[in-house]
Amino acid sequence: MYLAGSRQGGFHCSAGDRLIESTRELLWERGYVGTSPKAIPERSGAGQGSMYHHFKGKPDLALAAIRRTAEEMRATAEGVLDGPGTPYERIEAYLRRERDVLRGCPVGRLTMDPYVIASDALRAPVDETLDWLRERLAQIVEEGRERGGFAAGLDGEEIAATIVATVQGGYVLARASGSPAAFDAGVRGLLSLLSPPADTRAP
Amino acid sequence: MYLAGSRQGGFHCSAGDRLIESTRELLWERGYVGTSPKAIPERSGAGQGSMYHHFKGKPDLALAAIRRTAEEMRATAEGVLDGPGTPYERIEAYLRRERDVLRGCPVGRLTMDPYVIASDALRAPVDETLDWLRERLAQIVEEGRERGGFAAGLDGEEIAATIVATVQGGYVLARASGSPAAFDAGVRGLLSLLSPPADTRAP
DNA sequence: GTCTATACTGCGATAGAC
DNA sequence: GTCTATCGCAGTATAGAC
Repeated sequence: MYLAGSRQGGFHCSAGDRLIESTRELLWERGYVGTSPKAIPERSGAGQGSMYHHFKGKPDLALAAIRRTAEEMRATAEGVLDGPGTPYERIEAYLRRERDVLRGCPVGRLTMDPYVIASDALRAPVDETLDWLRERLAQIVEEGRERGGFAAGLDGEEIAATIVATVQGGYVLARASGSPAAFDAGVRGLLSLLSPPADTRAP
Repeated sequence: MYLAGSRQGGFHCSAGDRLIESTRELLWERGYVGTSPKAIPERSGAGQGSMYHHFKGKPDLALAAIRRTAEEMRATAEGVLDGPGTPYERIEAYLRRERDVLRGCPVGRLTMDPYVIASDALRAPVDETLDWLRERLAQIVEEGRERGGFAAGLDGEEIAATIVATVQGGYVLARASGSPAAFDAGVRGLLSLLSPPADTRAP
């Protein structure tokens, strides 16, 4: 049985790991209902029996996959938000970072899955990740406000929610139109609204 | 056979209509893959054979349902955006209008359905509706810029994309956390960014 | 541990009585 | 037009050989 949280040596090459990876891909592409327990081992080149040896069933495997996806997304965001630059620049870097826009957000997507939302265990990693992201962005906005980069009247938590929502909604617009253009437009619009007055910017 | 577009007398009470209505509900709650051709007539109190008499199958019925949902969403938005008030006030009214936040957007939700996105026919009503909404908002932003309510440097299309994205992403945040609070925070944040300078506002 | 074979349940659609 | 009966197939899970 695969133990969630451990990596069994640190290499991502055990059978359990490969099953989790193919589940992550399938959840991203097709969502929970659209992912069959037959397709998972098929994609990782294993037999179905092997899967049921390592995991109790589809929900168990989904939990492991969702946890890992959430962890990864958080690490990626952390890398950008903890980077160098002014608060505005770090937020800009986050908004402009490379994304597979048309594939959607592997975490945000799950909120449209009724089964995921109905299960506290499956929803928790999604909630915690988006919540962490909002709090981290709120800190940065507050920091920018103190240093004069952002307008004094802004509320850090509210702006953080707007930033995350713009990204998540950008995926929706892009997928609807079949082009990343709308995502980029939304980001540019938000940046223009956040843009500090000229006299506080670097030359 | 039900004819898409006609209402067969104008009353929403024919069998075809009831089937479309229950399909709309199910698509909203469970998405395309999660909606079985058994559940649809069941919910509308009919037998399965009746459904296949009126519609060619699940995709046909989904098309009729999606078209009607898109039409309704557009009419709702139009009612608010064509209402009285300054450009800022109309955008505020749109952002603050009553919503069943935790249920998500019946139109935007469909973009996370691989089957819907893969079909041009099913995706078209979704795309057209969100596209119309962005264009309408862009006009209003441009209007506000000319009248001095919005900053001169803003781009109407970009801000419109940001507005729609904030709403769509707000649903994601709300569903992730199980509370509408994050949606409201995102909207307040956006409004504070859009907020015209004090000297241009009504007293 | 991994595989193939098998069971059971629903999905998606059709047939044919009324 | 509507219903019940039925079909073939895929989803979900288990059994048991290797």
